[in-house]
Amino acid sequence: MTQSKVYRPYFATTSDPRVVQTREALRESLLELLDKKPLDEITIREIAATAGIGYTTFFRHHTSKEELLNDIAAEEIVRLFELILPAFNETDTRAGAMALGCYVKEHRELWSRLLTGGAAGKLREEFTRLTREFAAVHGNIHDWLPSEVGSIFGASATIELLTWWLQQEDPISVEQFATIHERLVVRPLMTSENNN
Amino acid sequence: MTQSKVYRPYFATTSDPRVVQTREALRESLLELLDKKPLDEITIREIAATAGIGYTTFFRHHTSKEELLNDIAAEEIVRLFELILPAFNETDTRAGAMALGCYVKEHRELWSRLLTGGAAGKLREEFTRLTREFAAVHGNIHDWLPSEVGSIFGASATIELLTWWLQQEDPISVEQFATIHERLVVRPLMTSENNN
DNA sequence: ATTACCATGAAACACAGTGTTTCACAAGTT
DNA sequence: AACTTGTGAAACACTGTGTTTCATGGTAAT
Repeated sequence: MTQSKVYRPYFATTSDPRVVQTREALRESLLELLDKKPLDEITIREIAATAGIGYTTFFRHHTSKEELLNDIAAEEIVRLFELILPAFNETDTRAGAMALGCYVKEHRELWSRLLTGGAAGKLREEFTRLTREFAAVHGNIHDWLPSEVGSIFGASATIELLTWWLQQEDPISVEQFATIHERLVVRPLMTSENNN
Repeated sequence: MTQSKVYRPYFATTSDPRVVQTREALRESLLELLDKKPLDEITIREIAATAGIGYTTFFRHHTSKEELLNDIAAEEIVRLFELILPAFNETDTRAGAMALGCYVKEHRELWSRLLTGGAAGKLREEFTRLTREFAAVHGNIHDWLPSEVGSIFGASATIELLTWWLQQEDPISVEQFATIHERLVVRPLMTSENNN
């Protein structure tokens, strides 16, 4: 028998202009709304209306607004890591902190919305995952620190520092942020000057 | 005129045995349910039913399940701080970390449910608030670190380390936890060996 | 250009969870 | 005993989610 029309089809044909346009409209709509209020005060009907697409169409692409936001967050974290990861090394701990600060400052609006809008949890999760991969390549630096804990600590502390930074009305400079991040996160994790 | 019966009365008479029994039942009911599933999968009807009280009665005491959980979390944080704060000082950075580890280990069940059940946000918030008060008493230690950031970092990193610790099947010892917490959180914040 | 395909929009619906009103009753207070 | 007040239950309105069905119009291939 022919498969009956399913409610939520799988879009193998992502090349269809209608699909890409719908998906793009939904993403931008959500980010626009996140500028005004947190995720749990935003309804799917609202996202769809702002995007100019039908309510039911939303579910043809995403199962929930959380999933949509998480997708955006996960992609953005990957983009961040691709750019800044090479800057992290044991000898120059400041380089990594500066690379991070510069990237986030350049994408300030997006990151503000993600961090304060409800995606902080997903950002932390994905950040931890990628940090874990990074840690797996490098050797374990401290014998007193399970590498899993190091990843969680590094990711969480970084996300938290970024959240604070982006929420400031009159934020400190990238250099000052890098100093804080380097001394509180990078250096304790990546150097062995802490082994007594 | 006599004030008409309001829907959600203010219980000035907290001494009424019925009130204290209801409130206590609701708290224990929520904590019991948190052992099985996260907060957002728990309904108010479920909390009330488990507590053995009527659904509408819930709203006479709390506006939402989040508020109920936050109340529990806030009180527990205050209790924690009263006990461990005296142990924190610049000369013996390990003492504070040990006091924290011991307290949480003793209250392991409660803290597991709070941290993984959905109160982590409120715990972080209250932890930050009390850390800020603590930091206000002590002078600012690092000139490169705004004390507000120090509070946020200390609170978040601590909550995150505790969450990891309590989730382990075969957790590390209190001593090992204290070592990690001391070197990643307490020492960077409270000693000035980091000023180059 | 005709055809087959398929994403979309709209209407109608089922459903769960929240929050409120009202009232009878029972437990607590004086 | 009389008064006060917290509780339980029923009935309800409301919001947001998720689904089904069908007509329409854009898309792609021969």
